[in-house]
Amino acid sequence: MKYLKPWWSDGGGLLHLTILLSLAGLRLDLDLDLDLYLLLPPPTLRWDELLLARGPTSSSYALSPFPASGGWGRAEQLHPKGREPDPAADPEGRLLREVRALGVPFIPRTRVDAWLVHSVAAGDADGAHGLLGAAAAASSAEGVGASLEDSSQAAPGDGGDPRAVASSPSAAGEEEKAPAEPTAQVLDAGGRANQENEVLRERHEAMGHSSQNEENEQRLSAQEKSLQQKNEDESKIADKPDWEAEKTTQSRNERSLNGTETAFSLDDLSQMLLSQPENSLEGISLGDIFPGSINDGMNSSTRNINFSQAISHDVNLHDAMLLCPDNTFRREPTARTSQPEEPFLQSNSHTTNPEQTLPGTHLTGFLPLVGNQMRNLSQDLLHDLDISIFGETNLMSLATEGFDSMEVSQLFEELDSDSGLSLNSSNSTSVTKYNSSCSMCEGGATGYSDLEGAVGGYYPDPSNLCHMGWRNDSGFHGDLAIQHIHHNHTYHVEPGALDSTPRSFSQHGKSQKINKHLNDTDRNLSRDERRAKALHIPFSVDEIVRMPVESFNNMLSRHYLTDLQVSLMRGIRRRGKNKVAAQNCRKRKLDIILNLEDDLCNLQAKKEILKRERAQYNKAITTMKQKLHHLYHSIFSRLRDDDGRPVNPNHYVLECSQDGSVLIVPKELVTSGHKKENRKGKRK
DNA sequence: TTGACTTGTCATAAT
DNA sequence: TAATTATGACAAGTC
Repeated sequence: MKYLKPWWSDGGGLLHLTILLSLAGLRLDLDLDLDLYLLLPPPTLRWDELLLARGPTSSSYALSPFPASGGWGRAEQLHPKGREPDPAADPEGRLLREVRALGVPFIPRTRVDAWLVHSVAAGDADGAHGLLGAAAAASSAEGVGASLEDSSQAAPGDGGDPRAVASSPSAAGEEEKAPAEPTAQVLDAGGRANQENEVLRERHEAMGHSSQNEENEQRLSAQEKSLQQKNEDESKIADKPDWEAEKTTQSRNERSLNGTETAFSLDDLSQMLLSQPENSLEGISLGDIFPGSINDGMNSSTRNINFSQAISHDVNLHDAMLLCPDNTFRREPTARTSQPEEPFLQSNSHTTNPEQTLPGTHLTGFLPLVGNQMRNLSQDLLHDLDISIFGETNLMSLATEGFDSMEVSQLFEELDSDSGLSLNSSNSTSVTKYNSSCSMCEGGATGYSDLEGAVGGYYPDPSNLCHMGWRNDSGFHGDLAIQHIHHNHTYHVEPGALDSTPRSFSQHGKSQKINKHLNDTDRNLSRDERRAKALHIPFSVDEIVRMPVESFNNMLSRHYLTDLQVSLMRGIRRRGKNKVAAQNCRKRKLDIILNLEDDLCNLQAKKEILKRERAQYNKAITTMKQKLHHLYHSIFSRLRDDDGRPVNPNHYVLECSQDGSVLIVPKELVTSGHKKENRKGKRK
């Protein structure tokens, strides 16, 4: 038994862990707040599913395994602690107690988000070695697995074998025909097994921590060291810019893929899962179990496991998901099983596909539930994404990625206005789609609102639940679907907080609501920053814009990014650079204008100076002319001809010769002489 | 309410 | 050919 770290903290650990456990013939049950197993309708409830019922919880509510009436609702299954249904009045509740008494330990729910991993029968001829057998063998036939197997072998073929009920197709078919029968079978099984288990349990307790546990502790210690070393590497990388740290990260990943780091085999996992005493389950994380690449563990696990049987024996959760009363969440089984699974996000060719990691293995049953079903769900979501695409960011994508509904609306409105489209039309359309996409959480018992009831109104922190392992390529597919689920929790907030829902948003003033719900930080963010935040792009806008194009392309190719994210990042880069270019352009234009204005001022100043100089020159010329005029009159007033008469200045002019002598020349001669000089000049 | 200004964005041409 | 830059034009927000 193992208490594992929540899958979302390991980005994609869900699929890997599911695959791994399926390969091992183990049954992985999610003790998430979604309590997916609660979706199981009573007719499909089987022995192993009864084990899924939660044991004593640390929360204020406990779960009873059976609905009070009718369907497999959730609200009815919650009851205050200490007020559990009377076993006598509820034989099925007594059944649960009997099953618990089989010795399958229930993990105390000391963490809200934890994995409850327990063993069930593999359901085939090798079943004794498939799950319980392998687990028991791996754990030296100690503990619960052994006890269960012993109990199952103690009554072979008498209908009391839990594995026969759990995994036998014929038995399952009978269940569907007569839902009450398996209950009796389980009761029989539990009754017989209970006695033997009491003995085994006492023996187990007497042994205390066996040598097996010591080995596990040593193993965990070694793995902790490995993890510590890895964390140190990561902390070193975190101090560098991303595009500088990429090389380091890549080399480390390559090391990991090459198997130089600790690989965890399935045998180890089985031993750890089944040998850990209940009280030591806490504090063991997924990282403890998978210190290296999860794929390593998967590869190593292929040694001993009958894949096809181990994987496909259990379809309960799958059915549970599909048997939702609200068919908006349901896919046709034929389409589910017969149609080839389309690669989720086909554009991302480097996607880690769980099916591809298992060559030759057709995965059906439980694995498809988590893997395929999530992909189906994701495809549905992506279908909506395609429909309601607006600009480069999509409302649905935001909804699926843990973005607050108010922020989604805000982004939508912004993007809508950016695109130049009619705000009313596109807004109503997209919001309608957004709401319709949430119809599955409101329409029926499988809706997320009901799920919330099942988890006692606990609303996970989206920042935690929706943490996406962007740097972990394998973590996105499952995240998308689950995040969508988690995200929709925000639609069922307390009445006082309903203002944050799109409904109220549409009913009240937009800007007021926007400003009300966007905190100061968000308001200070640019639009692209909010877009990047909404799509959980693990790079800052500044990084995206300023990053060298080579690093940028490397980043796009090496990180698992959706088309939407890549498109947004390219848009951010384009707009960011264009924004800078526009700023530079405007600055340059302003500089040019300012320079021209300066030039104009300078030229105007020069013009004024020239004007003043011209005026001064004109003034000087005028003065000289006046002086010359006075000189003429003075000279001619003193001149006399041969007869002693004054010389008429209108008929004569004064002409200075080159030697400085002054001659009195008749004007006619001066005029004719000038004409002759002009003619000579023209001839030349 | 209006106009000027700023800023972001897009389209397109140039580099 | 892709990426970047430059720039005109437009729209939205602000004062």
